Amino acid sequence: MTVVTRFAPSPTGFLHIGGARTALFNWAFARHHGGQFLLRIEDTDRARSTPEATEAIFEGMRWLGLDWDGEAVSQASRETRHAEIGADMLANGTAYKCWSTKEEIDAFRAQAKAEKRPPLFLSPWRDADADAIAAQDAAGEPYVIRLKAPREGQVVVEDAVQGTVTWEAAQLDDLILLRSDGTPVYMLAVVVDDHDMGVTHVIRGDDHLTNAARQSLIYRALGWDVPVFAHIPLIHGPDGAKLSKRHGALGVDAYRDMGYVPEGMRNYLARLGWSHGDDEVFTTEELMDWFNLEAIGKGAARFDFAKLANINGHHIRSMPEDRLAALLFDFAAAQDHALDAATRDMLTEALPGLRERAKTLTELVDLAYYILATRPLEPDEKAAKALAGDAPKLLARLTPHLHAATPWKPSPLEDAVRRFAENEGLKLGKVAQPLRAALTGRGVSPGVFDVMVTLGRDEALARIADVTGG
RNA sequence: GCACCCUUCGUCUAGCGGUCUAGGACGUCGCCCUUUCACGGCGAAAACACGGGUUCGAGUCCCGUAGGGUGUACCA
Repeated sequence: MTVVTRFAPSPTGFLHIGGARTALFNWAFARHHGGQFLLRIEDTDRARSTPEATEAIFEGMRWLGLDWDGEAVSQASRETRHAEIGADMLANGTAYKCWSTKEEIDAFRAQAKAEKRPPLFLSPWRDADADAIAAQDAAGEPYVIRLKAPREGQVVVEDAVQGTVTWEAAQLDDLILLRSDGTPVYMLAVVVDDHDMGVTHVIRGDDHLTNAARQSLIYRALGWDVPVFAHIPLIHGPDGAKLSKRHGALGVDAYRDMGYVPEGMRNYLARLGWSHGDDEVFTTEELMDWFNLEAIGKGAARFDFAKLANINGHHIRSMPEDRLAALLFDFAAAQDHALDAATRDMLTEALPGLRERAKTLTELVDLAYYILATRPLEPDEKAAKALAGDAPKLLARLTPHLHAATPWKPSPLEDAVRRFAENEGLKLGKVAQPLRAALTGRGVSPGVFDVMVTLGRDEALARIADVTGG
């Protein structure tokens, strides 16, 4: 059997982090099995769905590298199919027309609640006699179509993550399938779409667990095979409460803007609720190789930026250099840093020293300040401190030795500076730190000798001259 | 209210009755490396929610309690 999974977000906002993880799990599972990963936009709620949100979801998925198979399906475009199925169910007796009005139902529920009874509405039309139904029909009153759910026995969902979950049938009401305007309700639409799209595994948030019971009833009424359900725990905020915008419930675009890289996000998101022994840092290939439903945990996980940053750092350090360079260029461009060819070359050359020190692209850009900034440099606090006092004079005395160093490579430069420090009776750090400050404007940077080479002889000497006033 | 789900270091987790004096990772704190920072190396503190069972033996199975989450729409 070919595995077919799907991700089915509703386009009412951006692709948030929980949705991204759900998509990732579906994607990884499908890829692991060499199956298909489909995308369906659940846009039946016309009022809240927007094309912009749909585009944002596409963009988020593309950025994360979650490629889906075929065209994304619009659920709204399938309304006639849903209505057909509703009519079929009406015809074969697994559904019925209900003329109870919204007001009546609301009133019933309010009263039930006040009397502390379960607010379970049971339509009087379920077992109404044929004459009454015919009369109502003739009158042309608007009606909804409800599922004729079993009132006895149990509803059992075999969930790949949650195990066997059981409900008493009596606790589930007759859910609406088709609204009074003839449009399908979510519950019907998912079942029909998943069936029609050949979905074999439904991996989604466990906020849908109860829905699975209702949906399995629809599958049963239709005589269709129920897919494998896997309800994964939700992601919580750092305080254990539901993830809100205050914590990490941002769109994936926000993470992109914070400087996280796709491979880092994939790795971190995969580890949120899923594990593979002691493995923490892994490639996307390994994820596809290892991913399974059995190792998904049952407890909700909290989002932790510190760990995300750490994992992101691992990937920044280990990804191919040209890929990192490309990501960095795009990122810098998005931040209004003009990158001409010369700057790109310098960045590329400095990358090995830079990447060791950064956990995010933001930090990388920050470290690359000495390359991206124009002269004269604006020193940060640490650099200003290093340049205070006699430091300029010290650098002035060092300058001739630098001029004499040939070739302009790390080791001759290091020799020159070391000899100079020795003659001055200073530890290397006492010379290197002011030098770094003059060259980079920062207290932290890659090795000063590498920096000098990256900048080139003329630029490096010019920056030192800026400080010494030479 | 009712239903369902969940509960191992601060956080993510390993653990599928004995190998657990509970392992790894992040974070924290030491030490080492080092021109700073970072990386890396070494080390430390840090957890089986609670109470009953079952069993020769329970983090692992069962039942309660507490806490948390989700659902309970003519939303998805």
